[in-house]
Amino acid sequence: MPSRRHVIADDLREQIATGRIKAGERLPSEAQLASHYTVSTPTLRSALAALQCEGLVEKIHGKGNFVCHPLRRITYVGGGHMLDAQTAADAALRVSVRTTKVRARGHLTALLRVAANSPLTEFLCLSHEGKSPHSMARIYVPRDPVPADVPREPPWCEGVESRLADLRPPLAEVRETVSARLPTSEEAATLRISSALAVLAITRVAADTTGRVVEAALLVLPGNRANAVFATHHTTEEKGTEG
Amino acid sequence: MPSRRHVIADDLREQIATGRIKAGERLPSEAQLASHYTVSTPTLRSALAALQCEGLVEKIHGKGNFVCHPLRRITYVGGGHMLDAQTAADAALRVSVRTTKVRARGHLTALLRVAANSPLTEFLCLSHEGKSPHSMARIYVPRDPVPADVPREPPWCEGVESRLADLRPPLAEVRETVSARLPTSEEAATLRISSALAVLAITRVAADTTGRVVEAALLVLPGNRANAVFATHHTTEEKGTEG
DNA sequence: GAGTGGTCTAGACCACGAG
DNA sequence: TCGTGGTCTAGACCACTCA
Repeated sequence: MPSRRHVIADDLREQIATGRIKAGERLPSEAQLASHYTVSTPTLRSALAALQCEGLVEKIHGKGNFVCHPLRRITYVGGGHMLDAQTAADAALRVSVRTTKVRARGHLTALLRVAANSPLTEFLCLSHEGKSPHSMARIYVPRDPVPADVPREPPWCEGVESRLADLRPPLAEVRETVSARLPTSEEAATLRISSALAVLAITRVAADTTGRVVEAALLVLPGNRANAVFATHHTTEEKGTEG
Repeated sequence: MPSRRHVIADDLREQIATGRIKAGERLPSEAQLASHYTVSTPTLRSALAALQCEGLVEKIHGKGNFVCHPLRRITYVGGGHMLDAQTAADAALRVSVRTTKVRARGHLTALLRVAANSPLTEFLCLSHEGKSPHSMARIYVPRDPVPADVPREPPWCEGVESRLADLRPPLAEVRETVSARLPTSEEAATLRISSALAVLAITRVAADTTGRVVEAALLVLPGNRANAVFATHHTTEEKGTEG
């Protein structure tokens, strides 16, 4: 059962884990590694592919294979109200938002409970930590009956800064649907992750006290650096136990 | 940049989607497909690998590649109390449970807030729907101070049947941590999924009113057939909108 | 034993990045 | 231009399934 690529992947994994190859360093070229392990290049590449899926190695075309920096774990906190203290602390996050006016179609009509072609505002949020992107979100808000009671500047963009202040009236219902899947090629490109790295996809629908849907957020988080936490009672202690 | 494998994958995907190849049917052999598309076998196989990741095709060694049956979407409902009506309805689920006595170690001590080597009971749950497994769970319960007030037969095994009855006293806190990742080789084998198919991993920790942790459940659900839903207010209406 | 997928080879050619 | 990874080939051999 120990296929060659497995053996090679395990060996490289260990070299990375033990620090013999440090974060940010370049691996020897694929040709060198192939001859070192006395395998052909396709075999070696399939070993690297495994490390790539695990987020240990990043391939850069024309440059080489690089050991990824260890990732600070991101915690998404469900319930729509509070933010994990840990994440809030090192929120050296740059969040870029692109606002567009669109029309409801497909899933969105069902999610937002609006008629097809209803006017919506789309917020396309992309949050970076340092130079690497770490999450993306598409947030849709009904545009038609503009209610003045909902603050609307940096929107509920994945909750990073806007949730820090508790100046928002609590919503009647927040419903979050979570799934695991592989990223689309767009998402992989935007998040700069391997297309074989699983992502956590969260669809958050928030309704106000009248039952009207106030926002629908489609969040995509890289699986190797994001957790989502949902608790019936919010505890302030309890630090994340790493996996 | 349409690579050959992409073109082939798209073509096969469409043939499956349009029903030209029906669910359960066997695809032509890889050699036949390779010659049909005039590519080499490795190239063709990489195209099939993509379909495999998406859960469209299942490879069976020595038999062939088969189109998977469309999957009924499983919904895991968070909060630890109720069960989705949809899932409950077609819960033609056989749940097999293996019970073992183990000792707390590693993460478990932190999760359960017990000392290392504390005695635990491990429930290894595997739920099947028809012939294909659809989720697995490892559930740990402290064994030391046996409290008689907690029912313990078919345990909180992924919540399928035992949650239907509301005879259990509500827990003080249920905390669920969700992540997306690729399955371990064990999990892939147990769930009979491709090792490249993302899984939804849910760690559920339930504590009673005294703050004592009553159970820690490690659930693994195949990403292509499972969603998890968390809502602040449980709505009984609202059917799942398919992705 | 015939047919299938699983793995691997030893090259080839192309596309990208940097000097 | 040179070295890198990205893609692909045309086989080979092994392991598994089924008759």
